[in-house]
Amino acid sequence: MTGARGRGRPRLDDTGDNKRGQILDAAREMFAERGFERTTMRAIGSRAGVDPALIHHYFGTKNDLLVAALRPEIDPTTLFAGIADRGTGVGREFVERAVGFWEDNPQQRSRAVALLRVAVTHDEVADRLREFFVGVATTVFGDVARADHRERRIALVVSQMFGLVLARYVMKVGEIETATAAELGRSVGPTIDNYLFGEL
Amino acid sequence: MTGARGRGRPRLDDTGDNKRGQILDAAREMFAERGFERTTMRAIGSRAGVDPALIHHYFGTKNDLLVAALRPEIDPTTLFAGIADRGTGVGREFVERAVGFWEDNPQQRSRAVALLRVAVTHDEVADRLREFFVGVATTVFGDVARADHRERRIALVVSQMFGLVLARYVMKVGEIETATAAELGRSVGPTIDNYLFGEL
DNA sequence: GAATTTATTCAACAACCGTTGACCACAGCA
DNA sequence: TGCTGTGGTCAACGGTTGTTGAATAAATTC
Repeated sequence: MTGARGRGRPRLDDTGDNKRGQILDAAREMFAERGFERTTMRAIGSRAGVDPALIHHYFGTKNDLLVAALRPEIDPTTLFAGIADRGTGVGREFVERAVGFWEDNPQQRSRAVALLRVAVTHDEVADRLREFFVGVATTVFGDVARADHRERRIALVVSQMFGLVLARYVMKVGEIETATAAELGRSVGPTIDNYLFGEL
Repeated sequence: MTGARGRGRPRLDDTGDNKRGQILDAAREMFAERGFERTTMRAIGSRAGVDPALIHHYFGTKNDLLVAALRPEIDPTTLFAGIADRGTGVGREFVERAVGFWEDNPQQRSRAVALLRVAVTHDEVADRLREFFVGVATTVFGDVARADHRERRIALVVSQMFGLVLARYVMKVGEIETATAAELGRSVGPTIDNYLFGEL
């Protein structure tokens, strides 16, 4: 299944530390740091130690590079597996796992922050990010949440999670930025629970 | 106090529908719609029916125009006056007044959304916006909030408000976007109350 | 070895951007 | 009427950007 089928020089794969992967890493980092427009192809190439033309050779246009660099890699379902069993306290566990995951995986955090930073000026990315958040929240909480106004409950959860990411990684609100995953779970968890089970 | 003191033609004031005001309106709108980098001086001039050079004549550099267009106009203290008397239920009133204010004042909403959209890629603006939100929350809730971890409580309130604005006006999460100010006050208010008075 | 396909670089183009300076029109004051 | 300061436009400059095409080097199959 993995045999080289071409006749000439074999293509590089995305993983590993070949120049192709370095371009993706550099792009992801810079999109996360400065957003889309302020990130230039030349700057990405410079950070990756590569001529800007090579980026084109691999990924095409700058927009194509964006979607390639921001393509999700892991399935969030596994991250929140078995979380529904907890009944109340599900919010706390949810927030703690999410924040903890981003804390332990800088690359995934870069991806998420880049997605948010870019989404604010790119409607297309905004749609993708919104659907992703709503989708995750729905698969995780869809069955546990109270039956009435289920969509609105999900939306409220998403709004608080958006605010958490924005405050912690973009706006850098001190007390949110320095808090640990456990602390945020303890503080914000009840909000999630209330949106899922409380009165609206 | 308002006498024309110069000898030549008197300067235009910012208000009113002279070209100076139209430039400010156009800039505010476009910054709110597309963010800073994707908004060109030429586009602003075009929307305002004005040559781009005139923008320079009035406001200097593009950055100067930004701070001029995003300068706050009204004092948020008056908007939330007498809100602390309510004891519990203060969160509901707070959210409802804030959302309602943006709903009734498109110009102020443009200002706020522009501030958020620009802040995401401009550290300087991000600092200003964060301090503004934290400042407002502090003056409104500083005296009523529980004494322990007061700063963290304020930060949590700010995070939920950030999420609300982001979800409603930028990411356009359906159920948040279509909800009325009263509905949002009823749903999100208890979260604010909990952050202010509840256990962390 | 030849043939072929990919990796990688270099130099350059065309478009666009923010900004500038020259230039004229107009309104108020002496 | 002249003087002065502002309103407003025009054309252009210098820089940056995304993108391209040609050209060379390396790796693989026959």
